[in-house]
Amino acid sequence: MNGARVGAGGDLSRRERQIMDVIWQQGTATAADVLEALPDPPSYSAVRGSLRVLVEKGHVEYRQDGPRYVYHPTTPREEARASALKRVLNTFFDDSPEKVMAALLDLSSGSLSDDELARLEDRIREAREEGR
Amino acid sequence: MNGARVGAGGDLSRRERQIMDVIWQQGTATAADVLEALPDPPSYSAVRGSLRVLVEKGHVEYRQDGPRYVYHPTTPREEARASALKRVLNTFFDDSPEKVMAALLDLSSGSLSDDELARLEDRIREAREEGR
DNA sequence: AGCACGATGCTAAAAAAATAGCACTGGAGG
DNA sequence: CCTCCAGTGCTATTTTTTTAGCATCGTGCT
Repeated sequence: MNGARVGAGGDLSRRERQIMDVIWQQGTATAADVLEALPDPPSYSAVRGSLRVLVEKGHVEYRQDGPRYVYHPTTPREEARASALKRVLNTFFDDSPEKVMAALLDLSSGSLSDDELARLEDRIREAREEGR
Repeated sequence: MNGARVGAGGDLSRRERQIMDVIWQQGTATAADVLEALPDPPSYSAVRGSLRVLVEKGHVEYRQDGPRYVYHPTTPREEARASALKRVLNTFFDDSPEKVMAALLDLSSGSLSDDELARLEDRIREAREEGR
């Protein structure tokens, strides 16, 4: 079977997690990219070390682009998203999607355009109708 | 000053984070509780060790309840929620609340009652009106 | 009062993670 | 063709985490 069986970072060390975050955020990244994006940058070598471990653990892969490696996650974005969301949902929001929504609206009050809000309303209406 | 300066678990080791998750989820927990809830249970002592570190780092405090310590997070729930959410938002959803909502609805399609959906719609309507 | 039990404090050892350094490789430029 | 540069592979070392064990302490019970 596969050695990597995790949705969120259940078996990641601190650095590894930090690095995964960068890669998830950017979608794709070279060692240099990661280094630059790290909050608490160690040496280039150190980054590559962790990167190597991540490959071993099966969390990322790389394609060779010219002389350098471009890393990308092995699990599809959708899946990772769902997993991350579930985790937050469960850990911080009592598994209540409603509470998440509330926090979300609160969090970004003002930063959401009328348009976006309208779309959200639509989505919910759809969900209602589907479930009917 | 204070050695603990973090909103989400930016400086937590793997175990520490696991433990924090348990505490966040339960709101409050004794060493035994944590041990029981851990996915990959080490010894009781080990748990207490990490717990002690977490106290040192300022992430949790405890109250004495009879003979035992009951641990609880130092940062308020709201704050932690917001922080965790922001992080997911930024890392996995391109800072797009809408995408989160979509994933959320998708994730829990069927598990949301009509009632809940209705409440969500209300919330959004409110948000729209406020922003107007 | 004396004892057993459930907890904690602390220290030291084992294991895992993070980091640095150096050797090697392939391609670009002169 | 030779040299330089940017990047990688790998190993050894240092630092952090994780874990266990033992000494203690307070509480409740007999």
